[in-house]
Amino acid sequence: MTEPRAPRADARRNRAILLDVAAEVVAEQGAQASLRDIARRAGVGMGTLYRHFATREELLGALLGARFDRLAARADALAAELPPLEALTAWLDEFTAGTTVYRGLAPSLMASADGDSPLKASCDAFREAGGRLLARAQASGDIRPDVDGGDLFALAGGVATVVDQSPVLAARRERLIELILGGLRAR
Amino acid sequence: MTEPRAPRADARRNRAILLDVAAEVVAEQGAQASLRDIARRAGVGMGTLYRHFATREELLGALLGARFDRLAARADALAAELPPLEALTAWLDEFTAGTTVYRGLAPSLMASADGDSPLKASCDAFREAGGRLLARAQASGDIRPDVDGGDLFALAGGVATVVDQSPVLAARRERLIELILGGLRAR
DNA sequence: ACCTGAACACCGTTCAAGT
DNA sequence: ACCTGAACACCGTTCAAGT
Repeated sequence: MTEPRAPRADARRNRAILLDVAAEVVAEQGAQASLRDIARRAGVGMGTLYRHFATREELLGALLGARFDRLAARADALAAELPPLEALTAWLDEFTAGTTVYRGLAPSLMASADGDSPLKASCDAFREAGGRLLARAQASGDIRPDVDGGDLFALAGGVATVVDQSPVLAARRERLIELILGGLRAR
Repeated sequence: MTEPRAPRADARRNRAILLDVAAEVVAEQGAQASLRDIARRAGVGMGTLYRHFATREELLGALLGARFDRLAARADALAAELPPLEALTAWLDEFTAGTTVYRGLAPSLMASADGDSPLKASCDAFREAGGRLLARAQASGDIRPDVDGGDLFALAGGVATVVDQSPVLAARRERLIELILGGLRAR
């Protein structure tokens, strides 16, 4: 029983470069970006891209995973700084605003909740962090006790996706969050 | 000054066939469906497809237009049958449920609100029909007076898009509509 | 006026050959 | 163990040639 070998240095480096370049290209061209173009700009052969990311889903997943992790961390930070309802509101704001950076990524973001991709771990952490924020706002009596993290995730994901579609809709972002929170608020 | 000639019979027929086949193929494969495949199954050359629909947007737009028109008509029918809030709820239900038929079409549906595509006429009719339903529910005191059709369109579009992403999310559809209406309801 | 289908440049995916 | 790059089948788009 030997330990699994650490990846070779060049492989590790190629993976990192691919991720950097992919983040750049996807930010430019959206989720439909050409994989060939990414490999080209990363200075590696197509086979190398495929070795590291067997499918487009996997590559986008790696990008999304980083985003999930960041947002999960932000949830905890906001909980430490702000009162319950304000923390929740601020987090929804950051969540829905940030998606636009990767145009067209919001849909796969939503879909990632189900399957058991490697993305699932990050996605779960993200959702649990949001759930904690929600639970806190329920304990304080701000939010109805009968809504769960899944409701929050779906509604916020809807706003994130919609504001991603056009500048006109993006301008409504904060208002849409308010309206959604209105539906979740205890009365 | 002569009248613009009516399109030739074969052209008219090809257009109709293309639309039928496109509806079928898009229902099967989603909005990313192969245009080549559509032309093939319609029994026409690629050039013919391009002559009738200069861009993929235009083809999808023609499909969406039909959907918009149907939903606009439904809004008026529901208004005649049901009390204000129930009519609005039923319409949102049909709207969010129907999108799944054309997987991946919801995003372009949302985006179509802005540009001045030929789609705009149908889209406007659709939004105005929804607006009338909304106004009625405001007149009866069920819905807050300060929300507008744009809010409704964005929130409902968000739900439609999200439930389109996975069966798990689709199962929450009716609940999400309830929550959204909760945010719009007068208190 | 309208249609066909071949031609072009591109893409995603695979895989033999290299180091 | 990992990488390269050519090969394959496909796609969207254009356009000369047909009727």
